[in-house]
Amino acid sequence: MRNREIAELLYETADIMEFQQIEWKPRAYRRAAQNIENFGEDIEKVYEREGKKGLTEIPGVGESIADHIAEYLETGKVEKFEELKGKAPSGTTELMEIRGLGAKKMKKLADELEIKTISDLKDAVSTHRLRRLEGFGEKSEENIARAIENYEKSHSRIPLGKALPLAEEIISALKTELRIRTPDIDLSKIIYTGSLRRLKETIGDIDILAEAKERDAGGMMNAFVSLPEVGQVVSKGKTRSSVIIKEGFGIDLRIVPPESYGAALQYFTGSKEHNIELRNIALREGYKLSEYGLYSKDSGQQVAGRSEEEIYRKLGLKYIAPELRENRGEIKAAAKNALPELVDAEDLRGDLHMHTKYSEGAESLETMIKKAEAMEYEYIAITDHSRSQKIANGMEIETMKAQWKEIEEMSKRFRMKILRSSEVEILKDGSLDYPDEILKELDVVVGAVHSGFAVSEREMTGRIVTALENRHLDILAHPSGRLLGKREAYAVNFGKVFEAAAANGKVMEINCQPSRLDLNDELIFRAKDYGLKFCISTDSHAVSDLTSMRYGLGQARRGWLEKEDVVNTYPYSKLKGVFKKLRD
DNA sequence: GCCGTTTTCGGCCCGACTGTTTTCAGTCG
Repeated sequence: MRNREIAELLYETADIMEFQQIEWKPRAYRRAAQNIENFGEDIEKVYEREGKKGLTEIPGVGESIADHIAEYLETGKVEKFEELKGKAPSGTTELMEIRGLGAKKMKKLADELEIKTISDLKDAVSTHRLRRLEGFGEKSEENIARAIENYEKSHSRIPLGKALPLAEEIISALKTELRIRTPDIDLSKIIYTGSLRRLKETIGDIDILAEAKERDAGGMMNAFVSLPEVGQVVSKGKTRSSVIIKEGFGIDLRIVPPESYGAALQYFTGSKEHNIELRNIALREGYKLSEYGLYSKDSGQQVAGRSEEEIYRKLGLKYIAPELRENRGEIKAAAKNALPELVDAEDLRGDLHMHTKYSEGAESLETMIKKAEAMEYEYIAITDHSRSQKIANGMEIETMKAQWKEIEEMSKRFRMKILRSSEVEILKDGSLDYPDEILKELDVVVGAVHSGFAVSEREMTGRIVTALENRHLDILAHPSGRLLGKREAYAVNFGKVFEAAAANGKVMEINCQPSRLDLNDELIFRAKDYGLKFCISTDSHAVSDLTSMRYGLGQARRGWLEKEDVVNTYPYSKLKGVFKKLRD
């Protein structure tokens, strides 16, 4: 999949155009880049199949950008972009990442101080050359110095698994502080928004929204910026403040009055693309939509704003869950009352992937069972690693048999159904890591690839398809093998994998580990089209991991999954119908 | 450069905050 790579190229080009004060084109390029990034299919494949015509079908991609993409795919570069790059300082795109530096200021820095890279900029700051420049001052120089520091510390995105608990922590700390300072104000409407509320796999900044009457807003802001977690206050106003917490992440707080709370929640939740589309609908219907509310164009009167529900309703749309707001067709579906009824946390009845001390888990079988039972699960599968996974203390057959015995004993003591299982290595040739007579004794077989990633797409596809054709395999674990921020998915033809899985009635895992989230939202969306079923599994290595269910659930919802699509929402009596060995 | 129930040209989201300047430009989301 080269979509991200091509999107990057377009973003970079947009930055350079911006620097050269070219109007509107940067916006067009960024829009195209964003759509390519979110495009479900590999656009290289689209180009191979349908040529340039296929590329222009992508929203935001017209004749010209399609030409550039084609050139890039054919030759590995774009002549025009190279030319453009040659005219801009070498570090332009990097410098544009410095908070507070936009195209105009950068141009000035390049023209008057010959600043071309971040290290040039650092130099200019330390020798105080910046503050003497017209339009700059002492304050800007200090801010830029700090911005460079922040850029160097962490300019990468925060994984959902880190951002979500962090946001909850900050909100809870803020509430505690406010209860002490101003005990009589309503604290029920403080919520995280942005890509975090949409449960995207990684988050840039954490955005928090709070409702408060005007007279209470100041006090709330003061409480926020003086939280002990705050490392640096970037800006502070009556309605918006921006801080960087000690861990290095940016957090924004916005405060709005009650009559605008719903509109602000809608607006700040995004996505940007979803909102632009929504605004267009508002305009067509004779309204104007902003973060303050929905207003009648003629009278200027507010017609909605207290709640999101009210806004969607007035626009003739069903309420759209945050996870769907990516402008991937949800608005059209909402207009036709054809939105999916998304799978919910309460629907989940079990967890089909977890480890114990038998392989690389940290806890005993009993500890895992106790915790799962406390979570009111109806069933779990114990999936310790198979024998060839030496590094993860994979189980020899004898060890596994001992585990079966313990499972049997536990089954007498606990109400919950405990399934015999294993995360079985899919070997290089696509065969499974235990002989058939062992596999058939397992209730569920979870197959996974853990090694030998660096093979051709054909080879990896063949390996996985062979495994999917094995009658003993039930679930394909973390199907893409990616590790967020560390390792790309291995080269594999997902079309063929999904086809084989569908033909053989196999279940696709949505792995909840924050570093995996695999399948991701786009692949889930694609896989659903093949009629596949999924399981949302934590791949727990300790009891604390059992709660990471919500991260995978978020991806499932982002992939438009309904309860029926997810087999671990089924009661055990129905689950038995899904897996062959349980059925027989 | 893209796009179209305001359609093949002329728009393209828009409001808050900061710093520098003294009424506003630049940046951000």
